[in-house]
Amino acid sequence: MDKFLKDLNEAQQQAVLQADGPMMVIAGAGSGKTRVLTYKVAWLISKGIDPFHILALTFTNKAAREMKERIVQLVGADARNLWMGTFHAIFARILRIEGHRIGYPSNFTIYDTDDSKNLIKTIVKEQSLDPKVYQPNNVLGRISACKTNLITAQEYVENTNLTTQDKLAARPEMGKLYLLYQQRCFKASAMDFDDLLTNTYIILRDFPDALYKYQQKFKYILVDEYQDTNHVQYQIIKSLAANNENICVVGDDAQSIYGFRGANIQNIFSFKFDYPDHKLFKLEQNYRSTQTIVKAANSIIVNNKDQIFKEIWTDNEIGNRIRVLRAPSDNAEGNLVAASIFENKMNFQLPNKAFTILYRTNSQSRAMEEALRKLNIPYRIYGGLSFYKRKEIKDLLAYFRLAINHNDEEALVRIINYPARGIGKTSLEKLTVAVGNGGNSIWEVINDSNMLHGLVNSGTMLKINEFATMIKSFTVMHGSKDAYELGRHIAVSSGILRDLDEDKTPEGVNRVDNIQELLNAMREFCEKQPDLPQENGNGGSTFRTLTDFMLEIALLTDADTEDDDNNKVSLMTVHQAKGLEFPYVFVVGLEENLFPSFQSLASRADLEEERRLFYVAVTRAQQRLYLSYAENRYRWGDLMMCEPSRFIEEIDPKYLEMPSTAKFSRFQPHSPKFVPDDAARIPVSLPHLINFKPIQESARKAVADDPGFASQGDLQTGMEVEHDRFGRGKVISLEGIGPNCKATVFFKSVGQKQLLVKFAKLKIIG
DNA sequence: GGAGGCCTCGGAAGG
DNA sequence: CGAGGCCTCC
Repeated sequence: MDKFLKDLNEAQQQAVLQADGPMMVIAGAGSGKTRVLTYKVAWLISKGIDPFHILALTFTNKAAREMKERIVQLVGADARNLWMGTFHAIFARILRIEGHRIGYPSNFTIYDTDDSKNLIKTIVKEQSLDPKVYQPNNVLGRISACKTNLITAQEYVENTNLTTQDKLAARPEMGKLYLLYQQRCFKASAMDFDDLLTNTYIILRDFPDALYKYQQKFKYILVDEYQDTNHVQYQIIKSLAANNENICVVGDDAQSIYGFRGANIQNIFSFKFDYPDHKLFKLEQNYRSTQTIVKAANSIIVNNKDQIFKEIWTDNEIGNRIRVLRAPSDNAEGNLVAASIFENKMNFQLPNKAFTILYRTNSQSRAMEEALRKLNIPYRIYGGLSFYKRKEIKDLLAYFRLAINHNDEEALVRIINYPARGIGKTSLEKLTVAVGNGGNSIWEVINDSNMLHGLVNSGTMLKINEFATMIKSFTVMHGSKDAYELGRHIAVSSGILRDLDEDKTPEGVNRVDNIQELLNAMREFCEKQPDLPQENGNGGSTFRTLTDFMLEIALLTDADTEDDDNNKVSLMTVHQAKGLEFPYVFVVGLEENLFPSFQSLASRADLEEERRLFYVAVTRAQQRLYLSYAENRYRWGDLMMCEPSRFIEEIDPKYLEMPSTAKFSRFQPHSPKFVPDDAARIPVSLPHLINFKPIQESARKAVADDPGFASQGDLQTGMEVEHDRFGRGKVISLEGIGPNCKATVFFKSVGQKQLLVKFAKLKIIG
């Protein structure tokens, strides 16, 4: 093992060799944080610590998988017994074993965010509340914030502070919704993502024998991306580590970018307070980037008030200046970036995968995609609609879920009438009402012929019985078929495959392919060795069951799927780029109100998080960094004038190479900047908002990509026009002004139509 | 019960 | 502009 230590610098070695006691590693961007973590675990194992006694918590599945592989390479296959995974995956595993203590069966379902939102929507409807006031996203956000801060539903409704807040916000029923949501999840034997954390915390808090058991088990605890942990996560770690205090947390306050989701940077200070004799290590040498990039990044982050002092430096070459690109429009920005990638590829014979394009919002990818396609540059977009979020996949998975857990209400509601089997909305409503009137769950109602009898007619009853019988037959087969066999059986006998097969459109064919892909994945899964019986919680089956499969995928995301051909330009949000590095990085859309985002401008804390996000973007680059912005950009269908981001200005200009032609009013020293301060928070009428408005119609025409279409000002009654789909027609009347202008047009082909002028793309012929 | 028109609204995203 | 929800019409 000692031979590995030569791979580490002095500071890294110290951090690795400090085996016992509490310690914190503050690791700058590109300073070898992952390396320290993997070597530290490898070191512990090689010193004779049983991998079963090591718990390593990461932020993503991918990080866990990669680190585990690396550790196995270093110290051998034994390391596979290590408990390394995300907080959610590890605690879900514990809850399968310990959940019974708080009334959960081991086959509980994990609700994803869609399930949670659907449930909230249902409850809001049942309570006859206004869905516009109680938007699922909002309500779930509030519930989630409570859970991560360990406020239970009961505590919520009893807390006058919170309830007063809600009343002032005209959402007085928030606490009730929280309460009902929790009850419904519990009745469905379901936990949402936050429950995986809070329930673990509750069990460790309320059952000393459980706490003792896991304290004995996890003699060494390591936490990655510590700056992104939230309160409940910290409390769990703290209680698990309370006995041995062998706890090592690794993070970088400068890269904390998930505050909006409850990540609590205070955890860094709590750690120092809770473990006064902790050892602190700082990794300050950057191995990733050129001097120019490192120094530029430093010049950005000093603008933040909240930070732990460190000085990131590098021995690497000085490198090129950071190039700033200016484009007249968002599409032109795409062309500029694509052309630059093309040029660098050709000049330096670089592979596509050397390049990445990073943006603030997903919608910015479109202009980039189009430009790359024009130049035949292969690319891959990360994010977007994940495989497991597709309708057909969710439908089939709902069958799986219901077969495993009959109380899973979200799954049941999803499929009771898909494919259509004559149990419509009305019947489902009757069932739900019956549950409300003292029933336990929809499943119980549909299996209680007495209850059913008074509820629906005999035809519907028959159909409901058939459905229940089918689901039960799937459950029975669970004991004799492996995941793949049962999965295929369900896909066929549920009727899903037949239903999808009827649709011969390309999208329909694609959906069938997706089902096939899921089944292929299940087959692959079954061909792997079953886990050790005592670990897999399936009662010791010698084959891998559907339950095993669902456990494996419940916490997977799209980020976990790999592309076969990986020589492509990567497109992703800055958030997704965390932890990654690329030789050439293009950060695009550097405009006020976009990056920094419009919503972040009201408070210093938010703006600082935005700046850390920019810092993350910049520090992804190894060799060359490009920053680009557009002077005009379509946002929500309207063309907006933009000004360059303040973040460009914050970089010490000696590291920058500006666009050749001047015309940079923003870069004049007198340009006043609004610096928000939480103490004097002014939520409305920020100076920057003034610049964020649709530009004049004349200017719009000058920069629009396709200026051939009529706008409101050009159209007059009686004109001959041409429409994409309807062909030629005559304008009969016009009403409304600006973006709301409607034209009534008589088309030869389809007769009279009302059209919104701004969307209709009418060409004036005469 | 499903298709199509109309209206609304829009952040970033791990598990 | 585009996705998703809702309503209407068959």
